[in-house]
Amino acid sequence: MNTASFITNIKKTVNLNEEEEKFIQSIFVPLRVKQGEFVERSGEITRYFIHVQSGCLMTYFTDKDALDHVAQFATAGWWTGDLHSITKGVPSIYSTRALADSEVLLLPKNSQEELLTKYPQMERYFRILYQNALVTHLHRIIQGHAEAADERYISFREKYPSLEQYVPLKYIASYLGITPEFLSKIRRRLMENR
Amino acid sequence: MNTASFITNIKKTVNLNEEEEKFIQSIFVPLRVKQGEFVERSGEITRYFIHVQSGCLMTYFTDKDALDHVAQFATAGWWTGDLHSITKGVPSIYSTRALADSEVLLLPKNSQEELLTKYPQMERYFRILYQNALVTHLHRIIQGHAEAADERYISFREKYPSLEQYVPLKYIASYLGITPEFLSKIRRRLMENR
DNA sequence: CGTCTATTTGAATGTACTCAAAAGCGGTGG
DNA sequence: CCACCGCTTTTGAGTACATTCAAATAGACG
Repeated sequence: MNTASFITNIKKTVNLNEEEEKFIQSIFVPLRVKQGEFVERSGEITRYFIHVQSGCLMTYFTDKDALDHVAQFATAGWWTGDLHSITKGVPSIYSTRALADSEVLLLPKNSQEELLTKYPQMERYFRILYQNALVTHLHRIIQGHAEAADERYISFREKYPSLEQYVPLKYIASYLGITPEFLSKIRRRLMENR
Repeated sequence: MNTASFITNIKKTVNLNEEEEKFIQSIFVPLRVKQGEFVERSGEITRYFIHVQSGCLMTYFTDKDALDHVAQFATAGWWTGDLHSITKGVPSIYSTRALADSEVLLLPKNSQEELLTKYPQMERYFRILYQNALVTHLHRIIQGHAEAADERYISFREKYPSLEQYVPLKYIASYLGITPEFLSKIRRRLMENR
């Protein structure tokens, strides 16, 4: 495992010279996680930005009744983790776990700060990354209000077809904000009507 | 109306020298809008980043049944508008309207690009702005799944007490993803039980 | 004061949830 | 290779949260 795919990813947004590439390669910590293992646990202060190289992770919130709510899935090329915890240094309310054997790159908080200070175009990279994520998140909020559960499920399948191979239905239900039982009933209706 | 309050805002995040301040002042377009007036209309390509100086705006999505869904409110110091439309150059799905007589600063897309290119610390400013917004948006998504409507309403009031003076209840209901009638019933229950 | 819109109220309805149980499915060991 | 175990998914009945529709009341503004 190496950082090549990540550097390819960055280069889609901003340019890097050789020195910058070398620096980036030097600060990422590669990690392999098996299915079910944690990358971050809620309650702890997040120390790493997480970049997925292969496999699939999910980040979720556990509420006062011990019910899990999936915040996001992350497959190859995606960033995940708890931005609030890492930037403000407060305990995280999210946990991140592997849904399949996965390879991830960890970017320690201090290294990211160094990266941003030394190479201003990395500010640009993260600015654009966050800008795009913001659009997606706001769309998800509005969709949650404007569409019924069956429409949200159909949209989800269209938008993230590659996730079906990794993600059990109960977590898709959680991501959509419904119960697994109800998702099952939605799926039956969709099967019967076509 | 001037850009002073906006520059104060930026300086909370990054440093600016005199030249930079002057440039910023030169590129913003001040605009006064009366209650009910549009700043952006859905269907049009957004050309400006919108910064609120005073008053209150709301940005909302109109669905296929002509129902409005409030995406966000913005009072003094906040940015709003449709990031997706302005960055990708596609027609906006959101409209932005004044909930009260307001003063706003418009940052034209081209000027923002120039600002970011000339002054890298402005990349940092927007990176941090978006980073914080991302945390808030994800929290809102999870809250929508983890909490019942009455809890979300209580949280909203605690988080944005200053909005009560501007925002009719029906828009708060929309922001929370419920009907005005149901919000009214929630409010009655809250009154009776304490 | 009258008009317009926002808010409240109530009854009927529907979408989605809870709980309990059965069925399916993948892995493991005999 | 089959039997069993644990976990996921499905099913069904009963329930609750939230919506729809219609109408009354309250508030804001000219």
